[in-house]
Amino acid sequence: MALNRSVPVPLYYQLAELIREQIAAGELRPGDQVPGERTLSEQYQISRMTARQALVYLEREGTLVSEQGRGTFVAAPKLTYDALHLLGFTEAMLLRGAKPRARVLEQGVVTPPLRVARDLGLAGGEEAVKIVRLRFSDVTPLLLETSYIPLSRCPGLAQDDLASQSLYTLLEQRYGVRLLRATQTLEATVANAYEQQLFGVAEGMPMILLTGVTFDDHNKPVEQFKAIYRGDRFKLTYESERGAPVGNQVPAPRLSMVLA
Amino acid sequence: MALNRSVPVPLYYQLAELIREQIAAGELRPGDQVPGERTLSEQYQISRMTARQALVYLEREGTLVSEQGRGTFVAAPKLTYDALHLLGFTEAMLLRGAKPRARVLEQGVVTPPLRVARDLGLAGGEEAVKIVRLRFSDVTPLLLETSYIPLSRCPGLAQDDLASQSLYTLLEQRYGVRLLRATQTLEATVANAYEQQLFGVAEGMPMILLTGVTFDDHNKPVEQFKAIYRGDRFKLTYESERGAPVGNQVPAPRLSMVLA
DNA sequence: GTGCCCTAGTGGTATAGAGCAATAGGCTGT
DNA sequence: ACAGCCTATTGCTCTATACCACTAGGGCAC
Repeated sequence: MALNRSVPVPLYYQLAELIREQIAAGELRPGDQVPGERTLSEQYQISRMTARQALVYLEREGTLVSEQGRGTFVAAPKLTYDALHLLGFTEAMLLRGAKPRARVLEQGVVTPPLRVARDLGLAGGEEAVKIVRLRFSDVTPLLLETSYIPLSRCPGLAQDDLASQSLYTLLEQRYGVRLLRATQTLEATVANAYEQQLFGVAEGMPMILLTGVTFDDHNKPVEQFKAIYRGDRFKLTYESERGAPVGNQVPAPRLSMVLA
Repeated sequence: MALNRSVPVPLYYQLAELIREQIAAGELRPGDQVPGERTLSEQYQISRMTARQALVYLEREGTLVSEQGRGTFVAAPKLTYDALHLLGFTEAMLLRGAKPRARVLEQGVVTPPLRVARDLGLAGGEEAVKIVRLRFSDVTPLLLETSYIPLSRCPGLAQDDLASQSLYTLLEQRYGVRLLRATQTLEATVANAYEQQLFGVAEGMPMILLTGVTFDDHNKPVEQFKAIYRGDRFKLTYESERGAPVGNQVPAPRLSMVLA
């Protein structure tokens, strides 16, 4: 609970770590106000500038946001869909005022294919929950999504209701999985016969294929996924900027999936 | 040349701007050492911490890199292809050990289509240089690229040699255009008859269509482009991470085009 | 009530000064 | 010649202090 001055780790960094841990432990929740610069400096017996350095550091990495005259607050995670999954299907839907719906086509425990098992780091024969969902905007099917999650991570997932709630919320809230990182690959393809029928599109319809793996805070793979989007309805926009930082935040390239 | 204390602009920010301008003007070139904290504080009559704040600020945004015991230096631009254009065609080629080649299919002054003129902010009838290039890895055509650049920006471009040199290098070095920002959109499509013949692929081949606009340091549009990639050879990978900053740099999501 | 001002608390900027850690290059002893 | 030390220079951390800008809320005047 105190800082250690006899170790070659900067005080501001120790304090930043400490605050990060408090957030990770749930002692500080998104939206909560963190102690101010003056309070921290007194509490940990450091100068205000040093306390400030820790806060600025955390603000820069996106963990905190501060507002002059009000205080400093724990930032919303804004990762689950946004940066992490890139797709933002639900967001894109809500933005357009359409109602996101899902039909569960498959949900159960299986022995995953070799390629999937490898992505998930599973030993031979280890089981996983397979989930296949078709997602709609109102009545139009837009996206077919297949996910595999190791059974050991989510014992009851095969029985949970997935039609009405997000898989990511479920994983985080019910199974305590903290998703932090994702690798994904996007490519162009055309609809196969099954997909043609499912989406009700013509032969040769261009589609976007998104595959990838999400990882938790221990860098262990959590989910292997594959999603097929209707190519005529989705675009991907990418904005890169080498601009001046706004406040303390350095602008990162923005990438988002938009519905045409 | 001096800082102004009677305006509500922070000193550290004024100094940062000043250094940025010196880099933009070519007085400081990539790799050059910038004056140290102590020198700057004396030179501009500000405290050392304030000078330092300016340097840290510029380091964070990637303009400078500093090394303890050595000094602070102007960073390499590393933008032209990397973050800016996303595609990194030449890089992907060189990485695989293949030789990037280009055949110029069209190069001349035209009155651009309405939609392009709008993107470039051109008045009706204003002319632009149109460039169409087919780009190869060795002998395989992989990418068809069409660019429009306002004629006023690059008077001689219609005559320049584009087969052997990069359009971006040419714009920067010969016409003094500083490309800083890009918006682009990626979508899936299928090859049309002309593209089928050009690439020598079958009907219905999935393709990636990348369109966008690049902007200069005054936020004026410089180029409108459209690129068609062979879908069976290109993938897009995206890696998002919410990690700890390394040094002063916050990791941004990495997006790159890879050749399958 | 309504509008205004004042004030306490917050983050943001700036100062001056101290010591630490890493680097590069010259110097010195062998 | 060479290895090792020494020192100047650089960036990095930290302290203590001051004042400014902005916000929210209480209380006062109307």
